[in-house]
This record gives sequence, structure tokens and C-alpha cells, in this order.
Amino acid sequence: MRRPTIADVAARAGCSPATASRALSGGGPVSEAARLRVDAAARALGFRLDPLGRALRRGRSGAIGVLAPSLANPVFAEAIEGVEVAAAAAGLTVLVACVGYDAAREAAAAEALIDRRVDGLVMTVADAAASLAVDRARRSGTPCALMFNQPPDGVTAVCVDNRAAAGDVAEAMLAAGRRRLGFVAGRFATSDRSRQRFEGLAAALAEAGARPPELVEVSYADHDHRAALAALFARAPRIDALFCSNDMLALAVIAGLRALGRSVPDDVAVVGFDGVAVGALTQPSLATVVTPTAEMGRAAAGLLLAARAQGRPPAPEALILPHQFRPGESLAGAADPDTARQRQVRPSPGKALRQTSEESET
Amino acid sequence: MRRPTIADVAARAGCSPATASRALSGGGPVSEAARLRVDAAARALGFRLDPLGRALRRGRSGAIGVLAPSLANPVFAEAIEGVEVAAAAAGLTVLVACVGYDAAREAAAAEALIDRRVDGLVMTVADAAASLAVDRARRSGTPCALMFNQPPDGVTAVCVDNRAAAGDVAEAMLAAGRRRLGFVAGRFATSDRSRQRFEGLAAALAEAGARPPELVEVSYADHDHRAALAALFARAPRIDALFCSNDMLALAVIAGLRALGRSVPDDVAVVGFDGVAVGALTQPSLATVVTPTAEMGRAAAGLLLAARAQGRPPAPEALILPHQFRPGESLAGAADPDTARQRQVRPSPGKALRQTSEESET
DNA sequence: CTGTTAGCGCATTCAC
DNA sequence: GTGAATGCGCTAACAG
Repeated sequence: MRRPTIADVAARAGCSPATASRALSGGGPVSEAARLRVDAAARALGFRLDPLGRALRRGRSGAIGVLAPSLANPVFAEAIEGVEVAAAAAGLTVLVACVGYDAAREAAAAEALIDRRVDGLVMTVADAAASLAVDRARRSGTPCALMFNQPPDGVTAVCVDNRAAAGDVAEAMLAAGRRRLGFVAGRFATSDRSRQRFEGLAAALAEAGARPPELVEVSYADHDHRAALAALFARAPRIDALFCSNDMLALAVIAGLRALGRSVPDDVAVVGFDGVAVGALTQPSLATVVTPTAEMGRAAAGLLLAARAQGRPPAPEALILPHQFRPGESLAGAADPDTARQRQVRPSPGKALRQTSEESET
Repeated sequence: MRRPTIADVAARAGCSPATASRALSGGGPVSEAARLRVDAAARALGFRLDPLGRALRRGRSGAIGVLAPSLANPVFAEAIEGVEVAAAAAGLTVLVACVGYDAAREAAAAEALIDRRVDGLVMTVADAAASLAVDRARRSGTPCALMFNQPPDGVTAVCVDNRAAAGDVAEAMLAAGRRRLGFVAGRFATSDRSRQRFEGLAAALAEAGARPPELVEVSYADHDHRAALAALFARAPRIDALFCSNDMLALAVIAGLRALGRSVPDDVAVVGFDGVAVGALTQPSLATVVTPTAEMGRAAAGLLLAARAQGRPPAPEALILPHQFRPGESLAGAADPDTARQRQVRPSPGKALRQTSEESET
């Protein structure tokens, strides 16, 4: 028993396929009577409009494409769910592509989504300033918004101010009495955010007249960072605080430090970035910069959809969402007041702990 | 500048669209000379076969559909990446749909993927024994394989033996001297795995002549389980071990217990299920059942693809992959030998710690 | 308001 | 080995 087509529905409703199409897809003018007959016929046959025929004819698929580096980092999983929320609210579906932090695969994945006639593209790319994927979107005329990336001029994006946030981290570390800072980076080549956070840290330390940060880059594919950390400490034995370019990396670094016999935060403080939920569940709890992850996806999709509804391209500017430093036991001593006092902790001025919505009580 | 079509390629190559199609999609017989001219023309024009026209014409999209409850649990993220690996190896792409643990959305999402002519469907459903999504796949003739779900007769699936694994957990808990066990379940209505794990626990306890487990169901949407845990302890104050139906839940439960002033594992042991990487990074490290998550997705897709290559439907049976209990500080005292000794810990016989590949050293 | 026509891009007949 | 013709399912023009 073959899938019914719109012609079957039309036949059953006693009208032409064109009228059935208008009735079913809300297109042109249809009499109320015809609409009812078509709806009834469609229901009776279990008919659904075929997205393929539709997309081929209309040039748009009714789907939003999402391009993310990986699903392994919950940050992207949450952002994708944010996109889905916004898309579903507009009656669109979502097509997800992951590229494994591989800049080369970005362009190909973007093309694959564009080929499927996505109505818009929400992406996180390795390097927003030189992205083939953004290029492809432009050239194809597919509206496009970045998330997480801070965009170059002319590109729409939703992000946080990575440099400023890193500055907040520097401030908090210095306030906690840490003096010799290191930065553990996911590879700059695969994450411009990582580089911006490093730059923000370095700039803040320079401004404070503090020693410049040590840098170690690690691969996103690795989960065991003991070797990299050992090498770092061989080079700079007296490091007392590590800023990691994201939370999942920070958790792995804490485990690596523990394996190397260094205690967190007594020997080395660790701060992450993103504010993933699991960071608040560990012990020590993870000090981090909380960012509105799901909102990033939702807003990026929202920009696309709002623009689409008005038949114009999305505004080529960055929407910078607020971030918030969240203190945690991995930096300073809620769990260890003595050590904290030794290190002359002062509360970071004017910064209150903001709970993420998932953690808030009802 | 319009996208080139296959007709443009044909014109440039001096042949008919039919020949160009045969050359580009590896279909029928083409002379070597023609193939070279077509390839050159396609390259010169930057031509790519249009997946839409192709799918419409062939009735298959060259994509595998994946249906998962959520991206928030890394278990599914990993499994999806497993599917992607297998699909990419076969030259297919992946279409992901998430349904937010909502059984009602399952069928709709499955239909949406089927409408897009996916070559096959890899799904994790709320209840494999009564799944509308599986039903839809069958009726549409779309090959389908479950992952994580233990299937009813006649359905292909890749899974672990949830009941047996839960039995292993019961054994480990008893061996660690725990006597009053509780089970913290993700809602049975949205996860048959959760129910099976509970059943396995209950059966093993019955067989050992131990007290039956207390049960508390919590929502996957919640992150704060203090109220549920408080209610559980009000009912059964002397509970000394909690088995949680998955690792993310277990981590949240540990945080909840800590918030309630109960120490883990001294007051209450906690064991999870899945073996997510982050569980090995926390303190206390999470005792759990390690399952081959990515392999689940890879194998499910593999079954589909192997069957497709031979033009037959996938074998309607379960492929049961091995699981492994992994001891951790949340159950017994690697971190706390004194307590552990008090509780008369014996090493679980014949079970070695197996590291997941991500954690292994090189 | 409705029907007829045409074609989105492609792969497959079927002739040659 | 190649080309011409056809239609996958749908909707946008256009005419009525």
C-alpha cells in the first residue's frame, strides 16, 4: 500500500491537487468548504505533505541546519536543544551536523546542509574570522548565524564576550591570591573562543602588572592530560592556578592534577568556562564562567527566524549575552577556609553567585 | 549565479544528462572517456549532486535517521557519534531528532524522518515493547534498529543485558556490606531501561535473600533531587545504598545527598549506569556499569547498513554487547579504606576494572 | 475561488 | 555505451 500523494487527497476530496495543496499548506485562497473536504480526505488517508517534493519545489526545506564541533561537550548539546526549541516554535525542524572539531569538515558539512535547502544555518565554527562554512552560506544566500563565536564584521552571531569573561577569571584568581597562572587551551586552531579567552587572560594579567600566563594547548580528542600537565609543571613548577578554556577540559585537568599528586585547589586552583551543569555536581565544585548556553542556540535561531519572517537577512552584528563568574571550590576555599584565608581571599566585588536555571530551586 | 544542475554538467561535458548521471552517481555503464569529461565538467562548475532531487527520484535519501531521547545525556551524544562514524564509513549522512523523553513525540519524529526517506532508522525509544515509532518504521518499510533498548521479538537492537548488569550492581553492593538498597529511577514511562534495571536489582536481591529495594522515580527534566531523596529517606531512613538508573542521575543524586548532609559513600553508597567519562573525573569517582556506548550506535547503524548492502532487512534479534561493573569511590572506599573495611568489602570476584578507551593511556 | 500547466533536480526506463 | 523521455511529490504561475 503506497504512500498517498496530494493527488490522492485531491481525488478523494473532489478537487484538483492545486486546491488540495493550498488547503494543506495554507498557501493561497481556498473556500471553507473545500478546506474541510481536503482536511477530511487527508486525515482519512493518513496523508502528510512530503517534505522532499515540497523542498524541491519551494527551494526551502522548512528545516534549520545546525553545525557544531561535537556533541561530546554538553555545551553544544544544550545549544542545539536551544535551536530546536526556537525552531519548533516556528514549525521548523532541525538538521544537525557534527564535524568533530575538524575545520576541514566544516565547509563540507555546511554545504551538505545548504544542499538540503535549509532555511537557515546556525553554526559554531573553528575560526569565525576565516570560515569557509560562513563563506559557503553567504555565497548560497543561506541566512546564517553563529553561536559561541564572536563574529567579524558583517556576520550575525550570538556569543559572550570571551575576553572580558577571561578578564573576570583573572581578577578572581588574583583576588584569591594566585600569582602564577597557566592557561590550558583546547587547540586554538579548532576554537577561536579558546584563543580569545587566552588573550583576555593575558591582557588582564598585563594590566594588573602580574606575570604573563603559561600556555599549554591540548587536543579536544584527548581525555588524559597528565603528560601535558607534567610538561607544563616541568617548565613552570610554581604555577598555582590553571584557567581551562572550557569546563569539560577543566574537569579532565582536575583529574589529571589529582593523578599527578597535586591537590585542587590547595596546590593548584582550576577554573573552567561555560557553566555546564555537571561542574556544579563535582567535588570540588568547579569555579567557572557561566554562560547562557541554551539561550545561545535559541537566540541564534531566533535571529534567523525573525529575519526570515520579515523577508530580510539577519542583522550582521553580534548579540553579546551576559556571562557571570561563578565561584567554586576548585578556585577558593568554600570547602577549605584555612587555605583560603592563607591566600588572602577577598570576595570578588559586586559579583553574586547566579544559579543557572537548571540548578535553581522552585 | 544559479546552482549548476546535472544538465549544466552534461552540456559542458558534451553528453546527455543521463550519461552525466551515470558517471556521477556510479550507476550504469559509462565509457571511461565520458566519465572523465563529466568529472572534469563537474569539478569546473563546482557541481554537487542535489540530495533532494536524488532522494525524491530514488526513494532514498542516503541518510540514516537517529532518534534519541535527548542530547543532554552524553550517553546518547556518544551513541549518535557512533552512528555517524558508521554512516560516514558507508558514505551516508545522519539526520538527528531528539524528542525530549516524550513518548508522544517519538512517533511524530520517526514519521518526519521516514518522510525524509531515510535509508534506515536507529532509535532509542521509551518502551520498545509498545513503540509507535517502531510501528511506523515497520509499516513504512524503513529498516530499523534500536539502541539501548532490549527489543521484543522481531525487532533488531543493540543493547546490554540491563537485568544482568543490575544484578552485578546488587552483588557489588552486597559485597560492600550494604543491606538496605534503594533505586532512583528515571521515569519508567519514559525509559524501559530504567525499569529493566530496577527489575534486575529486585530479582538479584530476592535471590540473595536480601530486603527488596525501595523505589523512587524522578523526572529526567529535574536536576535537583533533594525533595525526592528527602521523601525517600523519610520513608526508609536506613537506606545505605542507592542504585541510579543512569550516571548523570547518579551524579545529581550524589550532589543532592551532599546537600542533605549525607556523605557518599560513608552514609550512602551510590552506583550509576552507563560509564560516562565524567563519572571517572568526579570525586568520589562514580561506581557504575560501563557500557559500550559509542559502539551501541556504531553497531546499530552497522546492522542496518550490512543488511542494506545485501538487500535484506536486518536480522530481527538483539545484539547484546558486554557490560562491566566498574568499582568507584562512590560505592566503596578506595578513598576511604577504614570505612570500607568496617563494611567488610571484598573484591567482587573475577571482575577487573576495565578502562574505557577514552581513559586508557597511550 | 479553482483548475491546468509546468518544472524544481535527478535516476531510470527504454530505445538506439 | 548513449540519449530521449518520464515522473518522483509538490507548489507557483497563470488562466478561468
